[in-house]
Amino acid sequence: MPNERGRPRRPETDAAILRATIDLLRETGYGGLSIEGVAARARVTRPTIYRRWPDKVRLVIEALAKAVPPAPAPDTGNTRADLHQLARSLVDRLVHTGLAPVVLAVHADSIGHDDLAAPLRDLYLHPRLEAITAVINRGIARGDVPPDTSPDTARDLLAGPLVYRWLVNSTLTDTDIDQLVDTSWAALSRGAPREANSTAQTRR
Amino acid sequence: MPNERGRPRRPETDAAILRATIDLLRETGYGGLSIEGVAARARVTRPTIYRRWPDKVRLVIEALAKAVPPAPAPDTGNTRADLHQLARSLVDRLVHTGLAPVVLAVHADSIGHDDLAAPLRDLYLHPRLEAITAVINRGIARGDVPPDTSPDTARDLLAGPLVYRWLVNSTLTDTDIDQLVDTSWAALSRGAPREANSTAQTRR
Amino acid sequence: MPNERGRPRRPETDAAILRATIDLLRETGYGGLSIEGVAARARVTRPTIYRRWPDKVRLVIEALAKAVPPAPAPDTGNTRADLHQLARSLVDRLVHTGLAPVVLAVHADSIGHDDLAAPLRDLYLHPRLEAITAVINRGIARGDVPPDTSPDTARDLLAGPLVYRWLVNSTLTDTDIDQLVDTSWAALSRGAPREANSTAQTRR
Amino acid sequence: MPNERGRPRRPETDAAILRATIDLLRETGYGGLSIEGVAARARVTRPTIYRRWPDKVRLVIEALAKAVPPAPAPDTGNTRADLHQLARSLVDRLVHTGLAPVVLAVHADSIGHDDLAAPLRDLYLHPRLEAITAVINRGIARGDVPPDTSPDTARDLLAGPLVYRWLVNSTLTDTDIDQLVDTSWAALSRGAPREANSTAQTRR
DNA sequence: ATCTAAGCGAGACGGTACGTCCTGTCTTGAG
DNA sequence: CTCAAGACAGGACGTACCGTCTCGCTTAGAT
Repeated sequence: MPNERGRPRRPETDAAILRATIDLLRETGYGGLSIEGVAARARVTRPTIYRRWPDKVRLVIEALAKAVPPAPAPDTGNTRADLHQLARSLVDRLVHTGLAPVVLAVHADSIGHDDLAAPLRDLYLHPRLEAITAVINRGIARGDVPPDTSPDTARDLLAGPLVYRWLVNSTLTDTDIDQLVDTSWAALSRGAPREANSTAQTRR
Repeated sequence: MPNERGRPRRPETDAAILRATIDLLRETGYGGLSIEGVAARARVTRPTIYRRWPDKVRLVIEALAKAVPPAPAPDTGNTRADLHQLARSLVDRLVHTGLAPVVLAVHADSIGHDDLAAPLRDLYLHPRLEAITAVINRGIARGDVPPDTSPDTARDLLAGPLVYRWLVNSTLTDTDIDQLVDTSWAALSRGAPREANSTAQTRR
Repeated sequence: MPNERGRPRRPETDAAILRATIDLLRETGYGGLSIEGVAARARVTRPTIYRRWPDKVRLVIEALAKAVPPAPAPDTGNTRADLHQLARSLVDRLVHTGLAPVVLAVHADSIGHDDLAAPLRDLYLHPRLEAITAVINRGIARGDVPPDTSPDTARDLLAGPLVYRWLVNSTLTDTDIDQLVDTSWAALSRGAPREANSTAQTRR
Repeated sequence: MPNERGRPRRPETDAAILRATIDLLRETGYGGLSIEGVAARARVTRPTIYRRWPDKVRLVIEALAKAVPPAPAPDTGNTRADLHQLARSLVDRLVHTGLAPVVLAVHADSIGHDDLAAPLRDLYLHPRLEAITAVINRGIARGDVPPDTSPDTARDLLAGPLVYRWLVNSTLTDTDIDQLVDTSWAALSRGAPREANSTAQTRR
């Protein structure tokens, strides 16, 4: 297709805009971010941004996707150790870079708006959750994790407490991480009650 | 008391503003909320709002605190059943009222700003977490939960997965709730590995 | 009349308000003056001011009337010398105190509003113009000024050029004053053409 | 010239704003003028006005400059008649259009603020005083006015009394104008005392 | 000695306007 | 077609004053 008509876009422009976006997100947060500010920081005019992204959320989603590299799935041979390492790695990428509040705010903004939630999941969330699934699956293969474990449940059981602790405490120390992962691992490794429902006996 | 000086504030005004705030939060979300809009909806002028709350976050915190009543701590005699009931009750108050995204966005906004995080915790979060602690403590007294269980960990283990599932899926069915609570309960009731630590001592 | 009911007004309060008004007029000009500011400066609340003066203009008129003392009519025996002295004295009281622009602005504000123009004339203007009339009348009595001279015309002929020069130049030096008064005196002393009217004799 | 960058301003917008400004000045006076009101009347938003003029005074100066056309210098061959005609023409343009108080208020506001006084003089005042100078100069050429007459003094002698009479009386009838111009003319035509200074003898 | 009216500080309140910032769109000229 | 530049309608921001009001308290003459 000859969409080569007219003057081609400068690729440096895209990069500059995304870089400016991330920088400003870190400085002012998601709520404080303005397209105007991004344009100024990227030495670009506003229409140039609007030509590429329809609105703030989409720009931020793409910027985050580029700025937060998916954590690699560790493979030490020990599932529990893999999870510890993965957890620290995730926290590194989010909390220590100051992008965690932004990610949260974008999620909050996109809830109930499927046009935003979809790209957020596809571009950002899913690629980053694959590492957890991979570690769990290796654990199942290895026999460390009961084979009937739902990957979604495992994911929520591991990530959820970490996120929640950070939400409530505003910080997440290495000790926190280790302790929470250990707790989740306790449930995970021994097998969550598969038959579970509200009235069922948990056990024994 | 000499703080009775000056014309007293009309209490209806406070109520009208908070009501308008909640209504608009539900309709437009936290990001879409404007003081201007609240003023118009409450049939009040902007200065009247600024006289009471210094900014959007503080107004929203107080509105949420008033609009989301703390869930009562159930006491059925069965700790696991109490937790199921409490979880459903919490989800009711947040997800089904459409206020969950707002609560999340306010948290995202307040992270890193201690002047916002403090009132958020004191006015909103802590009173609402007491029910969890109460149930856990009753469970410990009853012998359903190991006595060395940290209440914070228990809280994160229970609430975290629920929040995370909702965050990723945008919804939270009763089946989700029951299943996640059961999973958390598995870890909780058997006791988190107290001796556990990743590579080093969790605690001396 | 028993309007002595109730707690009497503190006379210091009146004085403090008027003093604050004049100070602020000098600092911020008439347009920049706010009742709020006057209240703060006078360590008084706004209602206390409104209890005494209905609005800004009336307050300012009274403040000016108190702050700009009417120039005394000099009586040296020489009409021309009297006028020179009077002109300098007037300029002193207005230009050199920084109140001239205020007086002008108040006049501008009151034009077309008879409720304002009346007190302005009665309280401020007329008492201050009496000196000119007195000097002119003494001049007529003395034979220095033609007896058919209209006092209004004389007043405008003397004061007008001074005001206008100040308006155009923003300043008024002693040389300016002397020169303009001499010029006006030339017309005044020889007699303005009494027979003059719109279509009548151009001259001779 | 590369100052043709960007979307050009709509000239109708400038015109609409200036027209609205003049209309409102006439209705509410200078003190009552609000940018908000001008914007509404011109069917324009406030930022559009602020893009063009930095503040109220500058907007009004430009509006006045456009709304009060400089009076042409009459040339009947008779200097005194020229002055009569010019005076009436000036009064027409200011008093009868209701703009005189505005002009006065702007002057009052600009005194002591050179950044305002400068454009006021350059855009408004000077172009409008040229007619007087022209008539005086023709009078000098013709021999009706002594050749050593200072144009500034002549200007103040003519315009000053008119302004002052209007200031004191709030009105200016044709009779007033004629009488005051005749009086000023008396001084002007016979020659103001050129040697004048505070001690010099005016006469005899 | 009490009553009652006014003064006064304090501050709420509905308003209006301020001057600024940002949004998303549009218009122009140049590449 | 891109892009810089910048105009534009629109909307919100947080602040400053306006003039009025409602309080509690004080002050002092009238009863």
